[in-house]
Amino acid sequence: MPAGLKEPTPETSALSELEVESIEMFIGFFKLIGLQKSIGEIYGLLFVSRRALSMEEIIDRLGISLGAASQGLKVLRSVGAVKAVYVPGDRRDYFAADLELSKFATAFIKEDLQPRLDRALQRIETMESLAEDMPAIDRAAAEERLEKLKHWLERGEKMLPWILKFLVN
Amino acid sequence: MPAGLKEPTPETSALSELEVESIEMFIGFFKLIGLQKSIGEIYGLLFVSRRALSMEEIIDRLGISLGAASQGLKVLRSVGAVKAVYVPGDRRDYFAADLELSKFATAFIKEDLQPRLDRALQRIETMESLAEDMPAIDRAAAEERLEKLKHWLERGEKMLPWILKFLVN
DNA sequence: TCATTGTTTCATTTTTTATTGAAATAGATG
DNA sequence: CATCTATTTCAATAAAAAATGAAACAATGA
Repeated sequence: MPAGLKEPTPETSALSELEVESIEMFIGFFKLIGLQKSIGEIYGLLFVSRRALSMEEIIDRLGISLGAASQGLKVLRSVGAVKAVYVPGDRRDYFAADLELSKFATAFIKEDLQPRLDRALQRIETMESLAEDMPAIDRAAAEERLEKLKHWLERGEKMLPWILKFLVN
Repeated sequence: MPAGLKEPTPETSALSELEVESIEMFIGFFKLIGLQKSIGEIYGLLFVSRRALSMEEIIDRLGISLGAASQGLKVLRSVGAVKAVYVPGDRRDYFAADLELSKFATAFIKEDLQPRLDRALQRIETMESLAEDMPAIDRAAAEERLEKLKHWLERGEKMLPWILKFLVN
């Protein structure tokens, strides 16, 4: 390919207002579920982009590092928030936001919330048996509290599937 | 009061297994809603404590600093998770866990989640008007995405009151 | 009022978490 | 298969968040 016809690497161009709004919004949402700023930035940019972007473009436009882009995209793909798009005749990968936004929430609930509730219920079992060896007066107090907590956690567990269904539509 | 009869400061005593389980569990939950380790520790300790504890006791048992204890208790009181208990004839404050655990979730939803959704919906309005100035083809793409996002956020907003009601019982 | 004890505040330090970028790896292409 | 280019990995660095503790403040009571 003659040098003159080489696909020009899109020069670093300032982010549009629209992009900035989108990026800021997603940074916020992603922080909420424990994902870092750079991941929010990437998704925010892709969300308002009409076409899929290469990693290089993402790096240039956002001014983030290679490592952050690679790792961020990996996470986003793993939760199904971004998909790789094949572009014929190009060796690079291109990435597009998956618009099924419920995926984040779903991934978060299934991978973070649900296991945490399960683990907590296990701990309560442990605590209940530990409480058995306590002096009667302490035991009664502990058991009452554990019972309350357990009840509340079970309530939470019952609610999750419902929330999931509601989110997915 | 003669020196010999002075209320002995409870010596730093190791945490029981029960206390450790409780503390670990609450550290986890509190992290989830963005509260720091020391806050989880304090609540975890108070949760399984039969009687109210003074700040000094909390500091000694957990081995945390004065500042962390003071600030942690402040936060816990502000969300209603801990209440101050009056002990006659003692100048110190004593603190007890409030067992209405739904308070955390409620505070989190009302103070973090709800405002964030509101803010996001505002941003979408902004983005929608920014999109109006775009070339037709870009505009159509942007509008479709914004519409989806808006729909999903509105769905979330509708769900929150329901969740609140369910949690509170 | 003044000394004493308990509590809060906040600048500094420590710890934790996220980002960077060079080196290793993978995967095309001629 | 040798050489590109794209991507991943990960040790080092930077940034952000949390904890510390001394000093300021408040409240009690002698």
